[in-house]
Amino acid sequence: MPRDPEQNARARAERTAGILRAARRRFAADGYVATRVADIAKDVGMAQGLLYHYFPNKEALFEALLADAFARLTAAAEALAAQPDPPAAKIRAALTGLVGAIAADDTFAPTMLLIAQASLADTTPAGARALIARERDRPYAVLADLFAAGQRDATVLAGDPAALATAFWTTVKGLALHKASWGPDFRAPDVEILLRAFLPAPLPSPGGRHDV
Amino acid sequence: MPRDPEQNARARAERTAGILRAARRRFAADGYVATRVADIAKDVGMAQGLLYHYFPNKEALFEALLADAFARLTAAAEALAAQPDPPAAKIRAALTGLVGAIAADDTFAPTMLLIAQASLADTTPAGARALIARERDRPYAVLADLFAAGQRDATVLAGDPAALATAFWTTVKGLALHKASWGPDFRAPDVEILLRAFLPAPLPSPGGRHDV
DNA sequence: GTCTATATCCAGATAGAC
DNA sequence: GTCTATCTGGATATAGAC
Repeated sequence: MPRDPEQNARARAERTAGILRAARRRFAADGYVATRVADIAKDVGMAQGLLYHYFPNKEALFEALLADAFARLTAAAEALAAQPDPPAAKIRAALTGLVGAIAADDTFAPTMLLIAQASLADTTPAGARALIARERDRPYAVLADLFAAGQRDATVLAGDPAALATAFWTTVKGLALHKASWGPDFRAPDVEILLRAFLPAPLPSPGGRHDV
Repeated sequence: MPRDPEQNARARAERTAGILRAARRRFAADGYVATRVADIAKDVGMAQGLLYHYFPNKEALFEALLADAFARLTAAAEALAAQPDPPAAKIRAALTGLVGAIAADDTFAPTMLLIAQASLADTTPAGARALIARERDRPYAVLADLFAAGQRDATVLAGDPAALATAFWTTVKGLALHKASWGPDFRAPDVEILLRAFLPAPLPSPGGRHDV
């Protein structure tokens, strides 16, 4: 008989996290409507009805998931911005990290797709739409600032910073989509190729490094 | 009383095309499962039941749509390959054209998304999956050939042609996704920025051109 | 907290009049 | 060919036993 309230709270939090994890995969793969609550429950290993003891309904579950995804994304973006490295290094690190995360299927690609698909679909519930509208440009702003800073010391190529930020995230989203479509056949392109749109060519040092 | 068989055939073809057009928008926006046959029928302006006189079921309608989308995409890719221009010019023209098509909402972005979403979702019907598996690398192959040819005469930057092709289509898909997400707020990045990943910088002529 | 029913609703597909 | 009305199945959400 678990009467310890702390233990109860922890068990509940773990259960909730498990539901969110399963839901993230399902929603990302199938979209909101196509995902059945019963599937999520099955993935977690619980009865369908029990899931309603943790979330009031499917919509609330979806919104909790989106909020979590955005929180992680903006946290990562802002952590990057706060680092002391020069802008060009941050941009290279960011793209390398993102491509790596996508390739490793770190729940990262599904998360990107989840957001993309949610902002796309007209059927996305209103609360989720509002959340997206409120959060979506933060990562763009972070990157645009980074590009502008890099242009001031000429370590980043010319071009409207907002356009560069769009190109950056467009590349990332496209890769996530590509990975999702091709699955095991996915092979990430060399990050240095992608970076050519943003940074000057690195000096061809004798032992030139190549990612991937 | 329309007894003329030719007239009948034409009327039917037009009706079918109208259904496909409406279905393309709906499926692209909402995904397969979320799209209701009733919505498509409503968009076309016909009763729900009547749609079943043109397509046996929702799945067949979806597959017809995918087949049409791929046919158009590969036709465009192969027409491009057949042109006499040098490879670098073709690549520039292709990306410019694709970005333009996405920006103009030429049913192009929805079509890209339709394919992407269909290859993504586990719930996509088997016939559609097979179609996608059969067709999906054609556009990649066309671009990879183009990059390889351009590298032979040194008008295209170095890098594995397959990786370059992936980067190219990734960019296009990402832009389509971006457009879909941001709708009216979408502003396409300068094509020249995107091209920097693939082509050497154009000579900074006095009256340098800028797309978009 | 967890399960097994089950009520309710809604979308795909069909029937049949006109 | 076109419509309205309806059957049927499946998914969300609830009820209630344990």
